Amino acid sequence: MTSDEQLDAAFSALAHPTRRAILARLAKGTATVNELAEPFEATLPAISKHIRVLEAAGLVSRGKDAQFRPCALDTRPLEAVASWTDQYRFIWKARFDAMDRMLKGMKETPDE
Amino acid sequence: MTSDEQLDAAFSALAHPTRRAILARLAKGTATVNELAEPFEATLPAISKHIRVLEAAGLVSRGKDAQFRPCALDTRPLEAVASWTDQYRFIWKARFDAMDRMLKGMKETPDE
DNA sequence: TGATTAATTAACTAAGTGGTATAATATTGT
DNA sequence: ACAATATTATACCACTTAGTTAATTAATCA
Repeated sequence: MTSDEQLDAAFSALAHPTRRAILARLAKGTATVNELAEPFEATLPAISKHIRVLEAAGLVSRGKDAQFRPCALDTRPLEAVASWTDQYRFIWKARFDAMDRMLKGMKETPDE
Repeated sequence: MTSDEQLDAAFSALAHPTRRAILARLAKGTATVNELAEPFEATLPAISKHIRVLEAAGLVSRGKDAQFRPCALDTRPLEAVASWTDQYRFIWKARFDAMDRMLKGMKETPDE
């Protein structure tokens, strides 16, 4: 899978609130499919599909414990997302700095 | 639009390589639709649709200059994405630190 | 006015997504 | 072996997405 495809998969996996909520839950520790499904109204197969999407994006890894398939968070795709967005940080930082200078300038030379 | 919906829109807009490439181009300055379309094989209407998706996610703002609709990058949704991923930074940082300690430990007490 | 350029709209297609209900699989416990 | 639990697979549906070609709108230029 190319790095572009990894980002495609990560971004589109993250584009659903249920999936982001699942990741938030997994940030506190591993959980089974049933545990992950519990807070949601959706049916179990629906949650199972969401987990599969997260797994395909590499955001979730799974184990095997009797009839349970415990899920764990894997943050590596999130690191990839973070470093992708970092490319643009200098732009919004520049904009912030300009705003900052403007506000300070207004303090130093108020219109009077 | 809730903050969840903003993230939905941003993440799914970013989940397409053509759209990410358009943003990369806009990071260097504003451009018209034709200029944005030029590097791609896709037809103009296809690019026009991509731009509309980016605009709906707030990633692109547009002006009007004669028959041109110049596009500009708006980084605010990227900041939202960055701060969302930041929630998880402590996790991958912890993992990195553990790995780091392990490597240093191996240096200090090599099996001999 | 008429031709040209920039961009969008319309209409359509193929494929993907998110959801359901139901059935199947696998493992444990009695 | 049998019942119960955890999870996935199948089959289906409504909706969205990404793309196309052809037509349309809007503005400039000759």
